Amino acid sequence: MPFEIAEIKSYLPAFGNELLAEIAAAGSIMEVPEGKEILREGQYIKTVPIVLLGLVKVFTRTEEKELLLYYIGSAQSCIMSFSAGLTNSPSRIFAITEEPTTLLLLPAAKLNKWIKQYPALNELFYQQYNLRYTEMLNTINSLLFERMDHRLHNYPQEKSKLKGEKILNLRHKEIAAELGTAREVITRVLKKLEQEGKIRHRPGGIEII
Amino acid sequence: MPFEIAEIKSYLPAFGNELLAEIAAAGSIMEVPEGKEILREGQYIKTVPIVLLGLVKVFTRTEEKELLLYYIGSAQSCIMSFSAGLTNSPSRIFAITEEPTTLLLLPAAKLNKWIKQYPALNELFYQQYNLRYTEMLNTINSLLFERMDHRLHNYPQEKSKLKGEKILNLRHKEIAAELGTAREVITRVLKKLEQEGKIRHRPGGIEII
DNA sequence: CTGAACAGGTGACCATAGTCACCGCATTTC
DNA sequence: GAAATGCGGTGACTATGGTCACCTGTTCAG
Repeated sequence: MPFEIAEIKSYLPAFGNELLAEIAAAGSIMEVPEGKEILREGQYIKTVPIVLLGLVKVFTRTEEKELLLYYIGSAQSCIMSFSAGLTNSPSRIFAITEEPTTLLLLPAAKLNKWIKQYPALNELFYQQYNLRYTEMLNTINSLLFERMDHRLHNYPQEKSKLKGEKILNLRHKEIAAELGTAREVITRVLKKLEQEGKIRHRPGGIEII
Repeated sequence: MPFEIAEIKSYLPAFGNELLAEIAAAGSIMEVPEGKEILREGQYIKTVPIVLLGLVKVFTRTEEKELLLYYIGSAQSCIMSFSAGLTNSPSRIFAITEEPTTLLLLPAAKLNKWIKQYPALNELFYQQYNLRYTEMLNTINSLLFERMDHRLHNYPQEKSKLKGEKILNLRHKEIAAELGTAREVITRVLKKLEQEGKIRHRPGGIEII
């Protein structure tokens, strides 16, 4: 898909003109609808995506269970693709769009050269590694130190911030997947949280108090 | 502590002479005995360590519980210090030497300049981020998908590889801390594993079968 | 209009692992 | 030699959350 350099620059203002010209020549833009899997386990990476607009969620999973690792928002990138692309190894996670998303795709083959040449790009990936490292640490801590009710109480607050909505319309099944547990557990704990007055059921979803 | 450029080069052969000269001028070497805490939560970082020789383990913890995240071995670095040093934010983890360890300390203030200037250093940190990302993902997966007996069976195998010893002499309490559980649980599960013939008690420690 | 599919609610049960309260044994310290 | 300390072992109990079976209500396609 052809695109304007100016458009990319509006999302990634730190990128210099020379880098943008290279990206325009070798990269591409992809529009992805909501709920589409854009990366799966075992997949080898040819292009590394940067999210320009939208929201992508990143999961780890086995046959029976899955767990949300983090969200990739606007002007953020996918470290797993980057790392898998550079080292030519398969992905260990899967990623799915949570909103309609516009991706900027960078060819993995050029990245090694680009990150050496353009500090702005280098910095972006360092920032992303930092961010994901922190988020994974948070995930580990919450898995290890917190009980379900606590995790379930924090979860919609995070999500609410991320999506800018006060009332969240979520399937119990989806929450269960993101927290790595079962649907019945969510129903049960949600009821308990409502009794404790921490959450309220509303037409259209759940409100956090 | 003064030191020889040649000595550092023997541990980090990818580093060029110019970088080594800068490190010799601004960095320092520190010898740390076994069992010493070298980084704690909340601490701000002035120097980023690279392990030349020895073994450092990195933990997350609360008052009641802790969990091993990963080991930092020879020619590896501590991403948490690096990230905390660059962004001037406090450490979220703590690190302790498991063996007598020689550290090369790089001043955080110079790092930002150095990583732009010396691709070898830049590459080292990318590699480390990749490595830790993978290890944290493994940790998450094992916390989420595996039961204690499985985790406790894998654990000494990893450790055995890392330390090059076939028979491991470990306190149950130490194993418990690394796996984020209680001492009694380790005793119990270890007994079960021995009954299943997966492990054997030996004078001097535990042998994995 | 009807039936399938899906969301969610619920009770009963169970397995895992965390907790508590002890013991015995060996080693170190005074 | 006595006391203190640390390690490991153990039985009993409990809490958390995962599983199963089943039910109700809603929506939507045919």
